[in-house]
Amino acid sequence: MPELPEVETVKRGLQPFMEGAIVTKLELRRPNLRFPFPDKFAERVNGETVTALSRRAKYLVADLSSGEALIMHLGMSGSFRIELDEANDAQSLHNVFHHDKSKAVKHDHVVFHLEGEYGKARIIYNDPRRFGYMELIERHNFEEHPYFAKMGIEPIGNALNGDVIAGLFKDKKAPLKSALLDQRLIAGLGNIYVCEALYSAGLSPARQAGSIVKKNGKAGRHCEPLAQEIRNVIQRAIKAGGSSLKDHRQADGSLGYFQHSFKVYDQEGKPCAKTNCNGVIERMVQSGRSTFYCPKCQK
DNA sequence: ACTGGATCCTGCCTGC
DNA sequence: TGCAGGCAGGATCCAG
Repeated sequence: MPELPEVETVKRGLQPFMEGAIVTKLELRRPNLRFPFPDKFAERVNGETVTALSRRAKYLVADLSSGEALIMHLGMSGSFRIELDEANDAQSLHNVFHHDKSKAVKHDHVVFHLEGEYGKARIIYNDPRRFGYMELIERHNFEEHPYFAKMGIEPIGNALNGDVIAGLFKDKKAPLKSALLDQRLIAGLGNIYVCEALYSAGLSPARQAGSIVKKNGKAGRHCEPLAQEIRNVIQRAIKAGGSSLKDHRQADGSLGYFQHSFKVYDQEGKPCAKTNCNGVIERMVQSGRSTFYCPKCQK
């Protein structure tokens, strides 16, 4: 579910409540999500201060004062919401907290009871499909953990450019769609933003990834535009607070609105939005997943 | 070495 | 109206 922009949005929403706060109690309402919770999970988290909350690809990373880091992945349907103690000053929270208090109950699996700048707060992890997972690892070498060791570069900032793409895609026979979804190459893209980026770049999702690289390994003419469209779509989605499909919300309960900007994702049958293109958006299946594209202007 | 498929799970939507 | 089948933002494992 959540791709990089959604996870980034969640991170920004949780940061004010988590960073600097003490976890007074970690409440687990079931023994596992996708995987069993770590050994002595609650004991290792209770009483610790969250010193920082960051994001790597689609993972949230909460640094704890113990030196461990709590790694959280939202899978397909994970989300967080914040509940504040009644005693808190409602006025000061008005801008960051405006959802219906303590309502949803089903599939609330983990509750972080916190005490911090905003007084007592609860951060609740909800995940109907339970594809999400949480893990505790040593902070200082967390980049070496299997989750992160082989992870590719972030698709934001200047790190991703045409030359980098050329290096990653050289000799790759897999379709562009699969290559862009491969977290070992670029980490954080998912089905939505891959479809959108390929559309904006005018490249067919079915085209061999290596075909946009010159024989000598240098960037072909499509490499830089593709890199640019990837950075662009991710950046715009973050600005919009991510995409709210189904019931996905930001941590403060508000909805992201990038879904209104989808040009191809879930737009089957609609006319291509590009001027001078009279194509119609189609859906096909690649590696068992839906790809949306314009067969006319994506080559 | 790569690639596609199956798999984990619940909910929602469509069509019969 | 009910129910079966398909589909959903991810990532890993396994067979070919």
